Amino acid sequence: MAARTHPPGSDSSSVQDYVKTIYSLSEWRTEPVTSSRLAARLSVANSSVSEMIRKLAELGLVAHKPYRPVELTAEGRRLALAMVRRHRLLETFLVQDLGYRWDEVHDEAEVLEHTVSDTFIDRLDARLGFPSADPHGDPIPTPEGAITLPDARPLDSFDDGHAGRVTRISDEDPQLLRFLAAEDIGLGSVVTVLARIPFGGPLQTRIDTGAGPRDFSFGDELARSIWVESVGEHAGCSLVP
Amino acid sequence: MAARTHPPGSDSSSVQDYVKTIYSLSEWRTEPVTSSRLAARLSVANSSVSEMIRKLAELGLVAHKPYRPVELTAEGRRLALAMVRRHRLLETFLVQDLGYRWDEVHDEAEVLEHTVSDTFIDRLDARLGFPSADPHGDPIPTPEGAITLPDARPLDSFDDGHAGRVTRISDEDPQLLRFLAAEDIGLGSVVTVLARIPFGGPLQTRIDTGAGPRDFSFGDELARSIWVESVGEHAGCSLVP
DNA sequence: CGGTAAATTTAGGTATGCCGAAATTCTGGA
DNA sequence: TCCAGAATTTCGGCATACCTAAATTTACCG
Repeated sequence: MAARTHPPGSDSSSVQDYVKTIYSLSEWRTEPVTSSRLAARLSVANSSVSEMIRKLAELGLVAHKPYRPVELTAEGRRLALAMVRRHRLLETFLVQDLGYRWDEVHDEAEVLEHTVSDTFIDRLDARLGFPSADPHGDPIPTPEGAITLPDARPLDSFDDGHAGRVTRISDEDPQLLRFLAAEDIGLGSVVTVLARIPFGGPLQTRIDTGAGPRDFSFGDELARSIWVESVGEHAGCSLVP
Repeated sequence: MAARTHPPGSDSSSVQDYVKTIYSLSEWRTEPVTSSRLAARLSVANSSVSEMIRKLAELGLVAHKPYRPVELTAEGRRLALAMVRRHRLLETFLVQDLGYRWDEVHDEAEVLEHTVSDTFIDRLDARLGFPSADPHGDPIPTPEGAITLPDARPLDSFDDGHAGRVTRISDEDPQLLRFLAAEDIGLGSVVTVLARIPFGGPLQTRIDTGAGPRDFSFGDELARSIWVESVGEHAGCSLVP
């Protein structure tokens, strides 16, 4: 059987970063991936993104018509998932074996994912016991590039009264992760949406981390970063009729 | 106290590679480090080395007069030893924790040494129990850049009859490492130089790996790659009066 | 001491990936 | 329908690090 490899040119760090970022921007939400969203996420100029997209299209990693959003091809998706696998296995290793805190791992993994070998990743996977999710709850793709997203939604999408278990927290913002860790909020915490007061304002929630419930008020960014698996409706405090 | 950092510009992979290579070329032998030796070791053109040496001189990492060999400054030596420390700790980790064989680790470490953080290296060091040598017997510099070279000499420098314990094997040639591993020759093996027959020809040796002595005949490259700590003269088979 | 071969440096050019500024295309409201 | 503002692409440039080929310098030998 043929070894599963990636097309020539896809060994460039930049190519890998762009492809992985395109995937990441559409992993949890389905908004189209535009040049400017990519530029913002990668901290580069729009013109740099334009150039790179042309290159990615030539490599067969993305489909793109000028002035339109970009989409990964099957080939691009395979490469992206390979990078995501690397990133998440590395994060898991840093936490489990090297004692990193979960807010420290993102940047280190971001660099290492481009430089470790396939062998390294495979041995890491085995040593970690073939984990299915990283420390932030993000699922780890299989070596073949299969991934199953948990049935979770961001906290800000829940109506008043809904309750759920935290299954994922975005690893993008270390400060947010530090705050949550300090408050002992993590994967498995049970959160109930109390209300949004005033309408459109901060989200009032009650969170049980195992040591009794406490109340928190979350801004938009925070509420979008915490992903919750529904465990049913909590009666009695809905403000919506 | 001020954090020990390196000069601006020394975060380039290439700069790090050149500086580390200059150090390596003079770590065990004292021959001058010329452009062409550097070019050969780095697999780049002589002209590339010339350009980079000018840059290194500007950065204060090397002292250099045109058409003369190059030498590290104190600053350059500090950077080189930091890279050597990274390389050797990574090799030790790959063998001890990820089950790499000693002939597999060099290339992987070569890439990773440029991308892991200081934090990563410090935590690795602690996890490995602050090892003093890597799997090939190369000493690991301290975080402060101190290193003590063992009192060893390459096998090809011994006279007939000398005996010693193997304390270091160059990690540059994976093929050589595989051969030695297959023959069960490693650090700690006891080797006795029998003779050089014909004069200047292959080196005849007797090696005891613990399971009884066997005889081997080594070519020049091999004999230069195995480093031995003298344990006294073995009488009776010297061909030199 | 001169001349040549070897080592080294300089000169000119390539590829990647980034930038700001200018041109182009799209989009929504009047 | 038209047009202004936003988004995107194109254009000309910069930095790094590499190359080959052409100078230059060194070192050695007759």
